[in-house]
Amino acid sequence: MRTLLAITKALADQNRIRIIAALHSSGELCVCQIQELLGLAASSTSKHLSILAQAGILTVRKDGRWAHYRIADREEIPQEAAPIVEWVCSQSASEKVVLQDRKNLDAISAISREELCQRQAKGIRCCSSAPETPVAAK
Amino acid sequence: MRTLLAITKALADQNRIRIIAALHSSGELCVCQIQELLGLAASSTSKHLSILAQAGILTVRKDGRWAHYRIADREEIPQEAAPIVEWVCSQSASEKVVLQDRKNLDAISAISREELCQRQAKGIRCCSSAPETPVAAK
DNA sequence: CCTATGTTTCGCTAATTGGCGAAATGAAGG
DNA sequence: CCTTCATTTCGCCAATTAGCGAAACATAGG
Repeated sequence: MRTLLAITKALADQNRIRIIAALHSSGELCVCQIQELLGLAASSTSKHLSILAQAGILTVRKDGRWAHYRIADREEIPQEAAPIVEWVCSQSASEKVVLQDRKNLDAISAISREELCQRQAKGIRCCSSAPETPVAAK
Repeated sequence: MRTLLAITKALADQNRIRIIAALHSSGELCVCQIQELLGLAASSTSKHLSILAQAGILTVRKDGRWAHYRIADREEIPQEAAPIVEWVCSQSASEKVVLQDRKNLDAISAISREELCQRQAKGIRCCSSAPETPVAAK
């Protein structure tokens, strides 16, 4: 019952549904991208992600300083939870917030993963959040 | 989003999952039977049932003083929630609490609906709860 | 009308949860 | 080592929620 409740509780929050919907359309996102999307503090974002991961709905791929989250593969998800996750994705797809999120994601993830790697190599910040100082201003 | 969240929040509670599982195997139960099953106060039981009904997962059939709850039919359930309800039923079916509940239900609903009507006609209490005084003791 | 009884609503309290900022952690890179 | 920065953990407060008993409602039957 613990596992089952962990799943249903994980889905009982608007921000966590937004996270799932975003990952469903984007495939993979790093914490700071999700943070920017939701407009929450880093700690709150991390908490939501850990609740979803704890429930087995998400998995992490750690890559240097970055943590990339994505929806877990069918086989990784416990207690045959895949159907419920897909259900949430399809039901949330038409929600106003989620549609707006998708637009915002286009801007947020305009910086592709490859570019991110280059920026990382150059020592530039991950997200456009944080200080408003672009490269030149340094 | 309000509807979607109402559904996921309704499912994010152990007692409400027990209610759904019980109704899934019994078909229909009155409030006091559910109250006896969960061991909660009448007011708490009623609250849980109203949360589930509000989310569109349950429907009520009022019959005299009694209120009989059951899982809503496919067409009545909003936002194509039927799959998620069935998922909860199948996932909870193997849970220890739910298995025990089913045994307890046998005892609780040993008094069949027909018998209940007769008892009602005779002015006997609905449930074995309340005063411990059987018919003869009156 | 009065009583009895099943259910619901209303306050209230305790527990849980979501949010934040500060501090801790971990990984690069000088 | 020391700094930087993405992430996580911790401690705290505010909002939500589950639980109860008391009171209110509703219905059936003297």
